[in-house]
Amino acid sequence: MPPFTDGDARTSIVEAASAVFAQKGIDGVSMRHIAREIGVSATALYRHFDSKNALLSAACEAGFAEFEARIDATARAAATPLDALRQLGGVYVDFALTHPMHYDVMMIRPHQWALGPNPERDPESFAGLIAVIEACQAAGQLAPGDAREAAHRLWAALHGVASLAIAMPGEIRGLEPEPVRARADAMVEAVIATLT
Amino acid sequence: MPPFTDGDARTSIVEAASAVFAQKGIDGVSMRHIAREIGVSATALYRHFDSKNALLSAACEAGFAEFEARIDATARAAATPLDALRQLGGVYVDFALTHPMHYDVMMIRPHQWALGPNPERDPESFAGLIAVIEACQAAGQLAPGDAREAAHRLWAALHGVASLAIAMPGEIRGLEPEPVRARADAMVEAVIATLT
DNA sequence: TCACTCTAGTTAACGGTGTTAACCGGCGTC
DNA sequence: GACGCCGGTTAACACCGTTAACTAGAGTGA
Repeated sequence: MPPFTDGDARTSIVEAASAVFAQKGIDGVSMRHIAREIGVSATALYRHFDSKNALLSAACEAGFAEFEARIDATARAAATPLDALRQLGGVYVDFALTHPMHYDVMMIRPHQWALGPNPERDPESFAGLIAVIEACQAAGQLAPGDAREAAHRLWAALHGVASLAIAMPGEIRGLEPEPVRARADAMVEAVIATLT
Repeated sequence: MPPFTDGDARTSIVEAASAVFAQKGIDGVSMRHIAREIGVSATALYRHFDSKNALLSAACEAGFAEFEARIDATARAAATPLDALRQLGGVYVDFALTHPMHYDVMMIRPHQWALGPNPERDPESFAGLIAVIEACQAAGQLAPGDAREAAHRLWAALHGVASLAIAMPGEIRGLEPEPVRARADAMVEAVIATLT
């Protein structure tokens, strides 16, 4: 009798890993811990995943997909490309603040988990950002120019706002969620102002 | 015969720790490794430091001090407060890019090492940034307003630029040192533009 | 000079980590 | 019925931070 009743083993493991991951944080998750959670020996996990990184990668995949889906949906739903750009800031930091663990793994220290962007091609969300900016330029809502550089600036601004809030939670006055969201909007406006 | 010939034990340990730290990275440094480097048992280190965190903290102190000194010197040397503000961006990312390990420990994941800003008071460099902005306002070079929020925006902008470059070294086109420095200046200008 | 204390090191050990190797029971298939 | 694979098991390795108990040696006061 296998210890996994509902669904196959792989998804059960991923769910257990996600649970521990979300509860104990990225640094507090161990293979033995995950295994204990589902009543199995630690080495059993290696039947389904090559390494801890592979398991964590699978556990984070859903979060990554959700992030890109949100960005994508925002870009599609907006009336104009510039509207999309204005809304992206809020969506970005909102995801970061509500999924700090995922954001940490994705953006703050991707090298530690051998996850993160693929060097070969731009990450989808970044490529999407470039596309939105190019659409703004094509529509005459932004001055023509280096869309990639503009995307870098926007990304850096939002990443700075989000990652400071995550890295130093409550340690510095002004890093609580509300000012953070407003600040993200302000940063987007500031960057847009340099592109018009 | 003690194994430490030049200087006292404590500084020898800190130097060895700094060397391993700079070479192997923050994740690759262990007490046993540091101890082996100076020909001593790992537990000997605990005669001089309460914990690994305490040792790393001491090893990073010089870097932290240098960072604050650079920020301070820049602010003092500038002709006007606004000039200081304009130069701070370059100084900031320059330190981050040339001391990525220190920047990592200081700003990117301070919680992991129980280092980083003291919740009780603003870190000196941040307080200094606020002071510069207030000086700009007093001199009529920036419009009056919330200096703390302005400092947050500037900090976030620079942190975003610097930490992206460190977290994803060379993985995304546009994160090489040169565009990064130029981007930092551009971000400072963008934020300043919202404050005039 | 003897005895004491303090310093700065030692080894052994504990509980934890990721990971590998060897084994083993049950199941499906030729 | 033998074979092999699938999905578990236990034992083990090398490492981690840290603690406890011990010890060689220097310094000091009686």
